[in-house]
Amino acid sequence: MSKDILVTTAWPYCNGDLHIGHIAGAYLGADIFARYQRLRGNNVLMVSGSDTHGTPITVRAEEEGITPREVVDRYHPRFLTLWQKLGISYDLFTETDTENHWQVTQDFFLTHLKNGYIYKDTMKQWYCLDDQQFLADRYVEGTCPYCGYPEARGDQCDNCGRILDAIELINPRCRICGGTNLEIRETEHFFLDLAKLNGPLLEWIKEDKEHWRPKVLNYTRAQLESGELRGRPITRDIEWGIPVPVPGYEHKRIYVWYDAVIGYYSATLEWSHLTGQPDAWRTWWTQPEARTYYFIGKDNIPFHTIIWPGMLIAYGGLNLPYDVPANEYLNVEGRQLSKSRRWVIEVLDVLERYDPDPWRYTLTAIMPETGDVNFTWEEFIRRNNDELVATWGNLANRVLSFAYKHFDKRVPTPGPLDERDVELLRASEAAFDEVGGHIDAVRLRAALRAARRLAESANKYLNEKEPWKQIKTDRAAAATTIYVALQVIDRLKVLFYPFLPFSSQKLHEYLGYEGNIMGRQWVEEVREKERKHLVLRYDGSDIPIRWEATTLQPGQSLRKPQPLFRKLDPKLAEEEVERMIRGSQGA
RNA sequence: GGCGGCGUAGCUCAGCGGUAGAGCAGGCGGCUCAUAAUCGCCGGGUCACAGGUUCGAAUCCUGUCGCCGCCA
Repeated sequence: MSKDILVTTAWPYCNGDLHIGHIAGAYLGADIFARYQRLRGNNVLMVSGSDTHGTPITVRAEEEGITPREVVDRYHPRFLTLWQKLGISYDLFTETDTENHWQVTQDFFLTHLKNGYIYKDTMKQWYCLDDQQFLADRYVEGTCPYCGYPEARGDQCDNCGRILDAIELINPRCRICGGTNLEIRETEHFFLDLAKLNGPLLEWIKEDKEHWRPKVLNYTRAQLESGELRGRPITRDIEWGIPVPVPGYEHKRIYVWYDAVIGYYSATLEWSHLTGQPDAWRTWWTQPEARTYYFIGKDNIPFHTIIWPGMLIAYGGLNLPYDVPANEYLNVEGRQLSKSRRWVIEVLDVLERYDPDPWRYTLTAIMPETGDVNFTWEEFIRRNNDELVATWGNLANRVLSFAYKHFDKRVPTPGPLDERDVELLRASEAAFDEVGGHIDAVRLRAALRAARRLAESANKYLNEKEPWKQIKTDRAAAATTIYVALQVIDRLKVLFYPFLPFSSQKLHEYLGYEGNIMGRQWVEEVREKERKHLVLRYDGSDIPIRWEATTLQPGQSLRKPQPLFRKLDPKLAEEEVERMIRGSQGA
């Protein structure tokens, strides 16, 4: 029976390029999950988009003397390129600065207001007398009240790392004009009444959460049970963002955290319109059996297990998250990734020098599912050479080459199977349940390990059967062995497909099949009434494989095989580390 | 200060109540179809430390030490 599954990922801030920590934290896992579920025949929709609002964007814009929209126009297309190069198969990757998203967000706001979940209150904020405006946290700098660092930002001190309330700053300065002519004034804002949602959220968290990761569940439960939730401001005194749809508040904007999570829903609506099925979104949002998965990093847990579910309850009628498989952090060479300290491995950059599948492989093998992990270049090279190339790529290559050379470039016809043949074939059938079960439970490291074990079994099988000896004495026996081995690598092609779609596509072709198993990705321009924006779309409806043991036809013509993966020179590890150290100096 | 996590073979980690595991590194051997790839064997650990629960604990509980996050 086909299930309806909505797969979403965190919405990346559109103010810079993504690094491998982002990929390992959220985006890659979501793609593996989505590709697998599609092969299972489930009704999958995977959506996300660029987060275009908030001070990270405006700060970036000011640093470069351009508009926020120009920042978005630079980085959003780069995200679209990255998804295509890495094979992240969003059915729709859009952005938040669209008429659709604005309208849906304003609808949420007004519905929350009508339902009594939004209230007005005043808060204290710095006001710049020279600029005659309120200053959002990121627009005030001053001395940190805790460590005395003179360059602390209003939201956080970069020196001691503390989260600050801007009004605590000593000797505050305006970041817009540089002046110190500031005073604290009261400003009126709208607040989401999370206290009112505490009870309903507690009820929700108690039922059917056994599949949640312990860390996510414990954290959420602790917050809901002990920490009394407090109202959270939804609006800010800035100019970039979605206007507040209430007369008299035209100069305020909706706070980015509120509109960004609504993107999960608005993107589904946009997809429905683009595909000409205006009601299709209901499949995932209103049918109780539908499941929604949110792939995010651990810093985002409360937004997805408390705030967004609360917003959905307050809105009414929409499905709450089924699972929030949050990942932890990926460090590199023992140091935390940091854009400001220039300690990053940017994905678009490394994809200039390396193929996508080795990254997908390594980042899955060390995916931070239960704790922080450490990526090293040395391990990347080792996993590529010892696991991808030696175990899997070489298995495919040795079998294909043998068949191509000795059996007239065709799949040989097998004779009677012996126990050993049957044993391996059975293991390859069982692997679909084993690997699939792990992916269903979002245990992707375990899933990849299980697939690799089958490849190891196939290598053992060949060494025991020794078809290179059989071919000299008993051609029929060699034919059976090679048929069995081809059958198994054809199945491994499917088993590895969610993780390594690019190389599975190649193998699919070497085995003599036709057709595209990766699906098709394309960028298109969406025109609304007054604005237009770029989106990435995906069509996997023609994919000719399913999540089940394949049966290879004897006599099928093979194509000339090529190695699936390249070996990497171990010296590269040192070079890459040096490149990073050089890049970080002067930061 | 509060909350949480981690501490298992030289290295990276899995196991989370029933006689210590994998990969890599090291040593030896088999094979030669394959990207000198593969396959087999060997050495190597008082599972941080101290108590407790249990017929039985790396696995549960308490405390100590050492790292690391998040929040105050």
